[in-house]
Amino acid sequence: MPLSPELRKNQLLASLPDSEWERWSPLLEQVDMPLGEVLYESGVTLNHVYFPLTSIVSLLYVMENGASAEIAVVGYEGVVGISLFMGGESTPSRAVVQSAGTGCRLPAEIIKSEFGRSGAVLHLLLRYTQALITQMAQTAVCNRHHSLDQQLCRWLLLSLDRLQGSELVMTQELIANMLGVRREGVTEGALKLQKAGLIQYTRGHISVLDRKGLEDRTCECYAVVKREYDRLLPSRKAN
Amino acid sequence: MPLSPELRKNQLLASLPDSEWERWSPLLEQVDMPLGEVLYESGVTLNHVYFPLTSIVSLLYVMENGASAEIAVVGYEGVVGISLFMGGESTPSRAVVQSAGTGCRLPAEIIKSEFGRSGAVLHLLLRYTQALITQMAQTAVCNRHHSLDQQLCRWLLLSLDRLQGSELVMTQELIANMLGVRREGVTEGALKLQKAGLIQYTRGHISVLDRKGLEDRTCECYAVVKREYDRLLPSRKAN
DNA sequence: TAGGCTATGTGCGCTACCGAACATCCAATC
DNA sequence: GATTGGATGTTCGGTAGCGCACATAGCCTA
Repeated sequence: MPLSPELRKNQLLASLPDSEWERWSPLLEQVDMPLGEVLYESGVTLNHVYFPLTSIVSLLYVMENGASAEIAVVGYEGVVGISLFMGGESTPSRAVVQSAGTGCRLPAEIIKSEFGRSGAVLHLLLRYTQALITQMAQTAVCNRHHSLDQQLCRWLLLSLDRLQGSELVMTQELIANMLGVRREGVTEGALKLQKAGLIQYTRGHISVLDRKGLEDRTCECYAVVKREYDRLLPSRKAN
Repeated sequence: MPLSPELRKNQLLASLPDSEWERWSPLLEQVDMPLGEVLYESGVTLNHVYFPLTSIVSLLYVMENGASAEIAVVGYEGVVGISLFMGGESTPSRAVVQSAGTGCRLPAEIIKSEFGRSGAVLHLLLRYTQALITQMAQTAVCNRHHSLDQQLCRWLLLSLDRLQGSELVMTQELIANMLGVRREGVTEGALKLQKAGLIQYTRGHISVLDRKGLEDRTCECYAVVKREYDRLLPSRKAN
């Protein structure tokens, strides 16, 4: 089974006890996750949960007028589709691939039965869910109080944490959609960061040159979320 | 046991299977919840979960500079302290009584053991948690896109749904703290609503005269959250 | 190598909200 | 019934972000 080590790049999968892993691994299907793919749509019952490996997924809400706002972001540390094990089957939000890559998925019925079957799985998924809740809560706070510039830094850092390198493949237009702001606002923010030497970009590619600099410019929200993820999800738990 | 019928004003408690209810009821402690009481503080491990009966509790995040923003609101339909059964034991937010009243509470160890013991309890609490997640997500969206006036209407409606009558005991200053805006902004918004005949108020008391009118003025966020609560928490499930 | 499409840069007037300062006024207490 | 402290009303300049319009410029394709 050549897939296995690859799949365990996902931290939740990596934290599974061996017994669960052995049961799950033949059921996991590795999938490509191209930019823009919609994993689930508002109000629609999910067919799978997705464990990102190298991709990043945005959870966002699309308003009646078409405007949108990101609620949270999920990468290799997490799972997309919590409403399956939380019991609601669907949510009012949408999940879109924000950064292309790979992932793997498990059919809905499997995750639901596995969730109740093992205390370890249940606790792992619920602790992840609590971390996700913190991210959502902090997004609400940040949207209320912080400047676009600060939010842009936060967003770059959250994305960076979920990527291997320091380059994001991402247009400013897309970032604007995620943040729920104007594209021009992102352009201005990005220009400031580039002039300050923190990032460098060309059409659809952003390289982060000075991560520390971004951390200095962002608001406390980033650190709050990071700390909570670190606290709740000790990476690479004994397995 | 004279408490029992009273306590089941909380919808989660009301939805408990009889077997659980009989085990829980002697352990539930009815408590007064005065305005401003802090049920839990950021980062501190909780000792109890609280089931509001006639009170309303705000979950909010307080920033380093003292500014705050409400993340969600909990009334008789829910429970305060989800991090106990989610496994994190604490959260970065704070829970404050926003509208005085009564509630009852259960020690932390009890809820943790009960959570794993019965599938019914687990599913009930997790579905509630999913509804709460939707509320948080929509708060983030609303903070991003909607006007103070719309948010004020949403806030009044969310509070109204968790009260018996149509009068809120609440100063504009407090509302401003919850929404994370200036007090003056709330004053202006409230004035508009009063002039339109939708509400009427005096020093710390707000009467809602025209609920439908508020619904017409608010954004879609209120309805999204309401629909999701109705969907996930069929009130007074067979018990 | 010449288009043409898409991404980015820039300017403009506009509005909602902020921060601060201050006026008013109700209601509980003495 | 006078006092007073907290709640509400009002104004004003400042600013971040919006919507719109349009300019520039990099990359892909023909």
